[in-house]
Amino acid sequence: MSIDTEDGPLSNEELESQLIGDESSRGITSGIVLKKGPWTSAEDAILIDYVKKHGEGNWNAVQKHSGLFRCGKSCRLRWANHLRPNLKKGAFTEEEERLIIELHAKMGNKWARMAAHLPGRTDNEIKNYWNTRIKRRQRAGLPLYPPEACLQALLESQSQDPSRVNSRGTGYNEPNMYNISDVMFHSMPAARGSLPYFPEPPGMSSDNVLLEALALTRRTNFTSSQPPKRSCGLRSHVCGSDVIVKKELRSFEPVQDDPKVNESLELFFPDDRDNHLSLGETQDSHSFVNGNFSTPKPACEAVKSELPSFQYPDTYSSNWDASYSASPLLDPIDSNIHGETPNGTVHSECSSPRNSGLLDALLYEARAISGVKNQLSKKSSHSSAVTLSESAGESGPKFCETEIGNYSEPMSPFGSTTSIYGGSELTAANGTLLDSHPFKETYFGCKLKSEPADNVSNPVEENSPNRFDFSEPGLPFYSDWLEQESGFIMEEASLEEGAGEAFVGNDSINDFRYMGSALTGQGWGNCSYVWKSMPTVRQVCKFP
DNA sequence: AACGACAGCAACCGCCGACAC
DNA sequence: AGTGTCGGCGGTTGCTGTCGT
Repeated sequence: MSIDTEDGPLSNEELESQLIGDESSRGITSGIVLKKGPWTSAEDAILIDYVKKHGEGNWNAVQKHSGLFRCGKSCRLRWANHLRPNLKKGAFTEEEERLIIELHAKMGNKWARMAAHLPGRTDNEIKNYWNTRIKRRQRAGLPLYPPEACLQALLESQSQDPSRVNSRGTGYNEPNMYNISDVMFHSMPAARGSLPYFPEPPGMSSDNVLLEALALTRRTNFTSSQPPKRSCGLRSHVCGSDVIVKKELRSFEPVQDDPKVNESLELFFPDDRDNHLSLGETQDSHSFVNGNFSTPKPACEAVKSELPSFQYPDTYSSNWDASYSASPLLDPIDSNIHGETPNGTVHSECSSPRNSGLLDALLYEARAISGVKNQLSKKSSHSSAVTLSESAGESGPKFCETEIGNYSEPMSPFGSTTSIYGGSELTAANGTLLDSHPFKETYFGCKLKSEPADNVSNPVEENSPNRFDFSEPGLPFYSDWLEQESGFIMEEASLEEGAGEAFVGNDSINDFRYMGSALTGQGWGNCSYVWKSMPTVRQVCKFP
């Protein structure tokens, strides 16, 4: 046998030595001595050659047929992480890092799923990166997630259909919403004196689920430090009124002694001003600083990269119990939300978010409120939204919900408030049409009407944030603007069959929003779609 | 130069689900 | 239905290089 390696051709002796290894690196399986430890270039060459000939899979056969003294698992790992083509080596780019953070905020430690969003990256790489990041940020006393990610996760949380039950029958499908607070609020001794980001109060309705959740906690203190620059329409339906959650996220500054604090808090809690505390007060045990949840007790032990939902050190339990009183209305939901782990062991320590960190509770409340309100009062739709789901039946897969944004703020990306009417209307699953135009595509009860491409009279400008780049077919479709403004991360999207046709998919959140440009009867216009409770992985929106 | 702390990375291990029998 | 095998995934460990003291 003669193998050419990166280091040149090997003699038989060298080859044998490289393949078998020394005694310390061998393991015995079924009488066969299997090598462990680092792979040599000779082994790599053999494995590459084998895969070229036989393809991937059937890894246990590699050892039998190739002469490699490695177990199948080892071969698979080596191939997947190092040898397969199109692997991207080197440091993560900023974009990749940002994506990882957001994906982790949404998915938790689902490295393989995250890797699917990062072409050329492996789950192992991402995992290593994340673990390193955890250590780094812990040491620096920084929250693991930037505020943006927290808010996004919260928004996704509040937009989920609470009636949907996951495969384990435990409630929400989203695997890891609550882990954000797991990592944010533990063991963060430093960085006091600044405040977590939060959307600006002005212009926000108290009906916002987020604020409701916050109001429920009543002990929380936060504000934002700057006036709003712009607002954009991520609209929340959960509470039945028109809510715009601003997504202009900025770093926050120390405002502990800021006289504006109380004013801001009043804006947050218009009906509850007697109950809020001023910043810096230490009544009760919690202060909310820089995204960290601190307690007067000693800092907790090191944070695991992903604590299962509601897994918290006992440190917090007494404090939380003492300061929190949950609405009885929410109790039935409670049992649904717990259940992240099949064996239930993680809940032994802390079985309720009431025992957890603050943001955890906020998310919990937000979701609970969202669920209750969605179920009880979905009828009160906000003024500018056309909610079609209501007319389409009560259960089962469905609905399209069309939002006609009223985005008139000067800084809005929807600055030109061209209506989407006439361009990309939707119909309900029951076939109710809004007009008589032919629909080009129908998927899952959603029908998107489109106009011939030559009707494009007002294409979105080249550098407009409303314009998506569809120029790289097959590559993950990801728009900074969309992500920032909608608060949702696309699970999967790619261009297929020509410009203007975007396949967008989502298998982990059941509320997908698209805001951007669509060809309308009057040309390109701005639009906002919301797909509610879509049970399938892939939805399609099609533009001419 | 020696040492320790740390980061980065590769690889292993155990568990679990899918599948075939 | 029960069992065994295989592949995938996530957690963990150990090695190596770098940097600061």
